[in-house]
Amino acid sequence: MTPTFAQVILPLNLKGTFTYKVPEELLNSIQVGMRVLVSFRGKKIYTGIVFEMHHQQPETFVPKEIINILDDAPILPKEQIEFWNWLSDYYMGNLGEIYRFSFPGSLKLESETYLKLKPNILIDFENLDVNEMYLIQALEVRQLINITEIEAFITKKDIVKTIKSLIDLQYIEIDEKIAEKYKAKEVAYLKINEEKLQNTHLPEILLSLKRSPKQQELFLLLLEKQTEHPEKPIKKSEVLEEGNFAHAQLKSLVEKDLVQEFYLQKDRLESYEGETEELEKLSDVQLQAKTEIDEAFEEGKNVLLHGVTSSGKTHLYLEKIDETVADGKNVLFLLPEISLTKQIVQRLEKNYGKQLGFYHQKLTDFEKVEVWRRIKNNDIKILIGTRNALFLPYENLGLIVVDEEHDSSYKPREISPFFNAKDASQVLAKFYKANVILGSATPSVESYYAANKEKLKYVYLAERFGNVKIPEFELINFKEAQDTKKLVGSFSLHLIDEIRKELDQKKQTMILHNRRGYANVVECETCGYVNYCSNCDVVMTYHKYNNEMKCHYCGQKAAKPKTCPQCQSENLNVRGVGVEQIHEEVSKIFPDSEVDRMDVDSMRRKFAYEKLYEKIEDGETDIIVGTQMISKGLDFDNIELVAIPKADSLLYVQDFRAEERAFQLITQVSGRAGRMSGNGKVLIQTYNPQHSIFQLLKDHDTPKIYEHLLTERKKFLYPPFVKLIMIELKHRREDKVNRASQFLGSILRKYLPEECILGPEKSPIGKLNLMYQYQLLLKLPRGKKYADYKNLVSKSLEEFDEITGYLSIKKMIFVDF
DNA sequence: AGCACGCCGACT
DNA sequence: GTCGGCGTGCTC
Repeated sequence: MTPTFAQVILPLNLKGTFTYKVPEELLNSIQVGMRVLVSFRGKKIYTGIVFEMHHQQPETFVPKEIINILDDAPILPKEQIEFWNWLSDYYMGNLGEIYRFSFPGSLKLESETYLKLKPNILIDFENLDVNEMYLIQALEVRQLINITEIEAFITKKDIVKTIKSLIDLQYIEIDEKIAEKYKAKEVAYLKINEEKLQNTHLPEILLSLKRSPKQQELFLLLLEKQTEHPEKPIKKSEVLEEGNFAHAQLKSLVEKDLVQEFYLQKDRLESYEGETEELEKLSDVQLQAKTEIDEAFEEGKNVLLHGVTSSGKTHLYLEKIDETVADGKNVLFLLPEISLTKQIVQRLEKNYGKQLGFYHQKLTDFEKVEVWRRIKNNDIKILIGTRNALFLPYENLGLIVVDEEHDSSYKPREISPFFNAKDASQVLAKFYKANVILGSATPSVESYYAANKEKLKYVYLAERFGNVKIPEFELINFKEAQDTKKLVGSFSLHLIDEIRKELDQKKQTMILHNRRGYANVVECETCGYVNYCSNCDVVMTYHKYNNEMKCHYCGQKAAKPKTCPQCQSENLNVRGVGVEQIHEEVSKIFPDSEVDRMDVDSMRRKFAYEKLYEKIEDGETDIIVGTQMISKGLDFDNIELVAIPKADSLLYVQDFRAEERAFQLITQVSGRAGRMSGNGKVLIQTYNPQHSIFQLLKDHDTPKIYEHLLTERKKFLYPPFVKLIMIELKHRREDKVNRASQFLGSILRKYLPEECILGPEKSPIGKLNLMYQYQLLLKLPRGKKYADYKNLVSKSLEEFDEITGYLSIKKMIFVDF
């Protein structure tokens, strides 16, 4: 019989897969998508994944055998295998990198794999060699031993052989119980049995409890809480503590079927315990939108749901989620960050309870494994998660919702492998034959264009729900204020007046300033010295509240210099206004008002966010000053004014997406104003009120904004009119990375036309964390030719890799960056 | 990735 | 004389 070989993915950032021979005894059970135990580099043991099987004998090396199979059934469904393959191909990354990123650690145990004795076995010690004897004896004492520990008494090169032979002899096995040891953290909640309440009169119930006054008291307390806040789950521990009730009293109530106990996962509730209003029926506009979505899905098209803030996108999501689940399929709901769980969680929780799952990178490893297991068992109908959740082993996915699809958290550059979750989810959906809704109040230019070209179905909700008016925009010419001296610091007198009006009416104001810290630069007036980070090519930002200098790129901190380190002058000056300074200015202008700041630095302390949230909700805060953080998830009814004192700073960023981002940020933050009253107002203070983005925002002419952005992109050849690939090279030595990038440039120019290649040049941040970085930007044509061009890029990169001297250079490739 | 091998400087 | 620095090479 011809031998069978498996192409195995290893959890290492290495190109391609590795060939292992499938031993005969595993032939019947092995399948693509299963985890297998293999040895690599002689002694190391890894959990690999079978990616492919074939009968082609390798010619250049002798493959090793697979030691064992770790799963009874494939852990990865074929859709995920296809998805990984696509990701690796499209984003030019290694499969191993995807594997490392997408699997929780304990599912890809390396030398941490645990072994144990098989129960009830008779060991024939006579026929064991020394190593096998040692291992058996150790296991008799310890029960569970991992591979690293075995190294203490068996030489590395014999470990694999020893384990393999003992497994073959059926004396030991690999322990897979680790995942099951974990129980998800759950919190108990209580509710009154509604059914009982409807069937039996309340006095009757109370009468039945008259001999147990404590139970009666508890019942009434629960009833009161439930009637007052029907949407707010009642925490068991809190209620018992509140009235000093005993567990036995509750137990009797549960036994009498008056009260029901239920469990919810912990993490999701700590973040959101507010109330939600009962969902009203879909409005006519929403119904129309829903019909359009249904039509698109029927045609097999994905949807871009463009809905202004508070237009009820969530409402539509919920409708489609309910339909999908009713249809027996599962739903993946993607969010840019897990903290933005909003109302949707509560509503889903009410309907689906334990069939709702959460997945994000902040879960512990065991919590992740638990979600994996539940998904695999089809115990989860709806999964809410961040981009990591795309990799869960769904069996029957019917709908993917990508909320806030424009959000840049969907493609963080710092985390490898690089991919855009918005685009990837559409590909994943294709493999599952599922539908996708991309939703946003400010869709990305790329998605808008795709909708224009009918690659996506465009569904527009132009009105706020319940006919609440969209906020009014006003532009304030700061140059004029400066010329006429009508200003205090960064605020024109007009802007101050407007804020004061809000204060007088007991309304709240939000002030957006998207720059962290107090001042951007500390500069010496005498010699011009500025404080650079020693690790990076960036000036350090001054943070006044803890009086230190911080590098926002590598996190390095330093004391604020008292004198100039270069010329010892005491004449140090700060330049560039940060949010701390805006906060200070506002506090001085309105000394009697409560002014709070919200940015990553002030929210670092535990529960800082929750505390401030409550404070704003309770109306204790008058003015909230913050960075872009305030544009997300803060839905308060009493905010009417949003002010952006230094709006120009949003535009002057060196990035072809700067205008798009500015438009999105301003629109998102403006959505916080006048949600209830419809009297929202947005004040944009700028030196340049004629700027088209500001003008178009003022006129609420969203289609024109996209038209404008698209015209610019077309003129300067940026996406969606070309495909971008950015290649970044990094090394500790600048001369080396400079030479390497020149060399890579010359190879690329051999294959690609000159107009496709920009650079190489030093990256905008020339040094980061002591690594010098150079970049090449490729602008490739869209469409059929793209694949050919990309092949040429791959070829160039391979040629570059042949130069052994450049192997130590770190290479990052960002496709569609 | 990560680990061994190998070739040059500061130490018991 | 050796310990250990990190540049280089390789893994089925």
